[in-house]
Amino acid sequence: MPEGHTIHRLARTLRARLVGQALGASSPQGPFAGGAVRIDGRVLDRVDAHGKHLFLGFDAEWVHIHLGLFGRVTVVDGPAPTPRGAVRLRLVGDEASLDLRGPTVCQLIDEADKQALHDRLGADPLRRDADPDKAYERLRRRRLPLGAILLDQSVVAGVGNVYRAELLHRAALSPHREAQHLKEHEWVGLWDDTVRQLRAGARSGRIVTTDREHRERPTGRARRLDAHYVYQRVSLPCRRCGSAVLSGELGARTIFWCPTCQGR
DNA sequence: ATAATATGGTGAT
DNA sequence: TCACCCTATTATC
Repeated sequence: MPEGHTIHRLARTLRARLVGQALGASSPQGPFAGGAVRIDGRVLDRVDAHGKHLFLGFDAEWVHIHLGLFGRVTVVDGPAPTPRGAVRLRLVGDEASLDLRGPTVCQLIDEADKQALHDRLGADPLRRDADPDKAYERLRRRRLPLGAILLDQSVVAGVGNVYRAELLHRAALSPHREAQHLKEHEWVGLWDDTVRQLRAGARSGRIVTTDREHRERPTGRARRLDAHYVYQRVSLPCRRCGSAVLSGELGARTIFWCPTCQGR
């Protein structure tokens, strides 16, 4: 379930549990973890994250991980459990271990490779070095709908399909709006909210974008939280105004929006 | 048992 | 624009 918040949350967990330790590396359901098992026995120095990319530093080398759509990382305290499912990379520390399943990318890279990735990636709302002005410049140069631009990792790094739909709804912006027509104050508002939302997601580990007053109080056994205004709610009522939510294709993914709150 | 689905991205056409 | 890669879970027969 990886958008940028997941990766940054994971980075924090790893800094707390595994950094500074010599790790045992293996690939139980191998055969390959992109050469990452070669760091077996080495000390994990530091962990970095940019958008949906995770970097595990071992001296001058990095294990570069991208979870893609299906990838998952689990970190458990105590002895490493019997491997379940297709574990591509297992890292075992003193008191915790990590299992990686289904990644799109897991490879050993050097500093230059890593730098090339940073250069290719846009402003990450969860990084201190994020440059929203630069993101705005890039965004305005493109002749694409705002909804498509938000998924472009070279503009904003870390926003995925859930946050895209929810952030545009929160900003009352139509996903079909031409990005080049976006006013500066509109961008600033959108960016600031993106930072807030991803931070909350990284803290909680869940994507909950609805404001408190829009969440139904969970009652009885079925404690389903009303976490989204429009995402995955085709034909269901928008949680702000009640209009039927629409969906369509945008940027090769399904976009959800409210025709009343977001125009068109 | 089999299919459909999912918070992603790449490379070929 | 399409095919394709990766995995686990849920829905459908």
